[in-house]
Amino acid sequence: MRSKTTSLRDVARLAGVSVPTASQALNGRARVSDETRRRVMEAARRLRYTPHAAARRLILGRSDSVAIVPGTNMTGIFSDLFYRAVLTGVGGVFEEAGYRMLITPPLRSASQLPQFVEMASAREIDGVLVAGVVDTRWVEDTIAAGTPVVLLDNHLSGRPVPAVVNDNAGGAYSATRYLAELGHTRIGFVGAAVDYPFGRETHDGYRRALAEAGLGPDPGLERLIPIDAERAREAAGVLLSLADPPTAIFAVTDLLALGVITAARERGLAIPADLSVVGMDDIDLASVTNPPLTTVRIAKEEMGRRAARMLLDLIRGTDVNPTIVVLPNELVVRGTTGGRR
Amino acid sequence: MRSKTTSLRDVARLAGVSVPTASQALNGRARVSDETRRRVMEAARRLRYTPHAAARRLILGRSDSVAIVPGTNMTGIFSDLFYRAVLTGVGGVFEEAGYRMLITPPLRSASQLPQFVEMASAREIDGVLVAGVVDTRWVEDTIAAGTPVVLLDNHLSGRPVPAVVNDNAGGAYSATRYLAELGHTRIGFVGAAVDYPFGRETHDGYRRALAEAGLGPDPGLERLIPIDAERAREAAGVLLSLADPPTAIFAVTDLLALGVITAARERGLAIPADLSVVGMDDIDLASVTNPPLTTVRIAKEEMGRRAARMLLDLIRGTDVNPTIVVLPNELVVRGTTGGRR
DNA sequence: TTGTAAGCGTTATCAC
DNA sequence: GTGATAACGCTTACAA
Repeated sequence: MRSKTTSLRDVARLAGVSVPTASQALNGRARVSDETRRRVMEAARRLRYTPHAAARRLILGRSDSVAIVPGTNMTGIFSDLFYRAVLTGVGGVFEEAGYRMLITPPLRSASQLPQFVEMASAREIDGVLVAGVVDTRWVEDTIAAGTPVVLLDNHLSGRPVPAVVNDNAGGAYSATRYLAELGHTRIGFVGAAVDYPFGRETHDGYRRALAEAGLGPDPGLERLIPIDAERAREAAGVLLSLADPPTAIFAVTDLLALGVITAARERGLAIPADLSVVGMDDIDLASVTNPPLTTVRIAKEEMGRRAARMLLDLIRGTDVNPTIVVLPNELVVRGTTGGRR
Repeated sequence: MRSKTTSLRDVARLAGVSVPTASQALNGRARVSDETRRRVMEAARRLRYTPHAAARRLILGRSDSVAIVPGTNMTGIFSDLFYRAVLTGVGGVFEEAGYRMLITPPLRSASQLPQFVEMASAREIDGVLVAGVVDTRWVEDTIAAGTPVVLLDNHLSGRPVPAVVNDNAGGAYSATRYLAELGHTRIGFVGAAVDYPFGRETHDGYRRALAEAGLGPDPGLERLIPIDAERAREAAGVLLSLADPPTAIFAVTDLLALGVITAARERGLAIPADLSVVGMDDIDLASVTNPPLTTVRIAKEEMGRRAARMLLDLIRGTDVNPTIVVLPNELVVRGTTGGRR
């Protein structure tokens, strides 16, 4: 039982003017008399008039909304500890700019045409912000359709698609280097598959720090797994069961670090006395754990803000040359790291 | 440089038919010949035609999208461990039904007119799903505008607005009762402000279990705080510093329980030997903590699914009498609880 | 079976 | 300053 909509026509009639005049009056153009504007405004208020969004879009050619797309590396945009912080930053910027965010369902298989491509060509959105891993083809399709795209926490090797990323290699480097400086010589690595940029970059950073510290890489100390605390627990279990186990482990994610700590505890190891652990991300819970987690703090909200602003610039045509912004991060030393026994 | 949109007109021209015929052909009505339909489909495919969403909405009168509104009790819909799971359920249902979800910015002050009310009267959305605390007035405004609303994890006392809620009282009851059965007589309570349904209900459940166990309520053992791990740490600190401290604590949220555990550890207390702790929610991390957390598992995804389906029914006019669904929960005994020393 | 006409609610253009 | 008139892209009603 939907009540009948009140349209601009009703407002115009009540105010005793024509429809176009009412439109002008409400949109603040200068070409109507103060008296008329007053009457129209009053009528609109009385009728609780709200312009029909679809009608405006149809004629204005823009939607004032953007799509936020969760990449293939997450099950849901709500179920990811990392992206929730990133999106807080994103949300702030778009909200302030008067843009609406449409969250699409997470991308699944690479074969299925994602909703955002459709939305782009249906002119439902003015821009797309992709958080995480995405198929190159989709991005190109969308750009070809005339809709600007900004990548978040991901970047494409081929085309110069604007992107904002964390300095993953740098973060992994400083974490590993810090462990080496503490005197550790057997430093384990719990990372992600190297066929994604994140996995590759963190692995690179880890190896580089090792090399600089004069420690040769030992593939036996490296475990590449999906980003999942449980899998990290298993992986750390393997490392700690080695004949000559590591005395320190760098996990590329706080969640993974938590899994590592669990595995250590299960074996009766004290942290950091028997094992030092460093994560990366700095999730909210990192400071509440026991002991609080030493980690590489990623500027998540800033990442989101930067990406959102880039997209806004692209939509408005302010900025035209795409750039990839690499955000620095910071090692936060807390309680899970200590000198080698 | 937005490339020119390809409209139905282009498709019709290429197929050599009129625009309405093309429309009919694409929408699968029976009134066009197979041959014509084939030609139109082919033309649409070749031109990569997508109907203009705003135009369809304008004439069809529906948007096939719903608004998801984060209530005033959260800072962001992405920054809440609980709602992310709920929304996973919500998302699944709407995705399958072909509906789009618009996530509005979180509600702030009660004075500001929220975006979803505006969207509802702008006919941008077919329904609203509010997750958490919301001002009664807004809900009534929206319903009055003809847009159905379903409440999630909240319900309004006055009007019969359809809602899906967890059995908060029941959960608090079984948690507390379990602790009493373990032999604890001094059971602390770390809860939320009682002026919200959640706070009130959990408090009620706690007190009821206490009463049934023959334990008088002791206001000195109850701390009412905002849902925040840090505040829970402080609150637990106070409880544990009592002359006669509790030997068990029920925290209304897993996050709070984590804070309680931290406070206990800071005082050198072993868990569960010196202090038993029960949370509520069963966040993903609950099974990874040290020791794994005993908690009341809330059927979060199911909550989301039920609420989404209710809204869908309301939108389609299938269901007309609003109901409040109370979902049962389940005590999951893990490692943070033990018999009284 | 198909084409013509009309209209959804809004804004832009251009006379008056 | 204001009001016709046209247009945005699409769909339904009706006539051919």
